[in-house]
Amino acid sequence: MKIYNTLTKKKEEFIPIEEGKVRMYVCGPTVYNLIHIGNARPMIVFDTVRRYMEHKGYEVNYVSNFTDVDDKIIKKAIEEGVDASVISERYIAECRKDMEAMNVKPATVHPLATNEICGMLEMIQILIDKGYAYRAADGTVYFRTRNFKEYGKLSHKNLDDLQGGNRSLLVSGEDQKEDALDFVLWKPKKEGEPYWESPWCDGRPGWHIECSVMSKRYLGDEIDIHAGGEDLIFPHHENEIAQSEAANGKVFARYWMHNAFLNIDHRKMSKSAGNFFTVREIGEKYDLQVLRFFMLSAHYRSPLNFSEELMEAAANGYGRIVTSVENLNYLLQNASAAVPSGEEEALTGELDGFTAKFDEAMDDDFNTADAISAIFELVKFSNTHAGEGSSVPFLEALKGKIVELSGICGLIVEKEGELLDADIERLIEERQAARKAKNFARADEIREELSGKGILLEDTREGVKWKRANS
RNA sequence: GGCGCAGUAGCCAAGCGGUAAGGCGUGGGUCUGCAACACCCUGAUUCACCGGUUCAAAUCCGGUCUGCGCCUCCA
Repeated sequence: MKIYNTLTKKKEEFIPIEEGKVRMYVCGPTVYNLIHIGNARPMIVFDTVRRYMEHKGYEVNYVSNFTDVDDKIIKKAIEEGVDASVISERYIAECRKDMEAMNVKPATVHPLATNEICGMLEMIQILIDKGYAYRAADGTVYFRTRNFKEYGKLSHKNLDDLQGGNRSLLVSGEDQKEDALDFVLWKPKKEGEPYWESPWCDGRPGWHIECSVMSKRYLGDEIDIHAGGEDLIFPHHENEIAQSEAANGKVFARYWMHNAFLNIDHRKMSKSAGNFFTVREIGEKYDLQVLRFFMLSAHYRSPLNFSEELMEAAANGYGRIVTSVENLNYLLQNASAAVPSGEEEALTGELDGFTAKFDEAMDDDFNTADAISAIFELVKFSNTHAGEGSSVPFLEALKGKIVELSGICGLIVEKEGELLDADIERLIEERQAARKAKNFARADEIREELSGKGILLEDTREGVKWKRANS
């Protein structure tokens, strides 16, 4: 399995620190609002990475935080006149709902920054003791960036370029820093803000220290994979490396994975521009499995543009897979042959080829677009070869393979079986009788009526099938 | 100013040295009372442009044009 490593800018063979196990950390959202579809991309992408690794037999310890103390959360809390924890708890709950709807598995651990303050105080003290950090007059603690000689190794920047840029990194009130590149580890409280006591001042942690500490606590000093959106490369991940490696004296993460952005109208989504959608909004219009399918239809390191048209196309494509499974289920209900024919046995043998293509794509830096094409080829194979006379084992094999490969992508393609009301059953039967008597006017009338109730009918060669609209 | 990414059919998107996957859409056909589903056929002599390397290039090198990202909170 090869993974593109931002650190080396190359695809590298994945070799875990501990055989058979993966320690993975994914930077999670700051919870001050409903998550938007841009936030959803890393969730879906790295959940898929996790699922594939589990499919390959790895035991994955997957840690993803919720940043629950931050300026935006505090601002919102003040606006609503409630405690910051009210805001963060509310949006953590909402975020979990969205994740479930997108079929993103809960992490092994979802740590909260506010529960890890002790660890942060410890790490900051170690950094001060080692000369990597210092306390300024007002109690702010800064990281002494230039003391960490490998600073810039992830983002491939050198310190002088950063300073030589035409933008001043000096922000007002920060002239107490020894150097413009130094960043905050601990900052003093302001009136009305939540705070914790510390040896330096009452205050709260800087953003970057959280992830270093939570990663260390739940995964250890050295981890296999650290992942997040590409905008986190600098400065967030660069700073995490500086903090963790300076404090622990070990290489922090071996593989750094970053997903590209989800754009709208070829522009980055931004709250200020107003061009963003929440996952919740999209969920009102589409099954969120469609969003997941859409996200996986492009490589995770390529920018992906979002639009109504593209979602429609994704809905149709995803629907094709779902329909093929529905067809198999329908055939299965009526299949009688318990023993596969010789031809079916030969066909069943061909199924492994689809898995091979799928795995080959996923082994190559999680090429989900290519992996999905293997699923489509399998769907076509199934649609072509499954029919009325097919045996139960053959149909099961076909269905099992489609469900399995889709499942590795986290795509749910088999809907829960639903029962129809007796009334509706009766109408379907009445329509069949009408059709048989060539009373098509009455038949169409019934079809219209059912359509109004959200039940769509299809007359196949094998009989009448129904499905719910918008599913 | 510095660093970096991308340009493949109407749209989306793989391929990254050996002669263009897959999906959506379009048009035609088979099936069907009709519709839907499914299946078959339909699509790039060509991969932004110009040079170069090679027996061979969408794939490598150089240049041009265009779009985008990071350098500041940000997935």
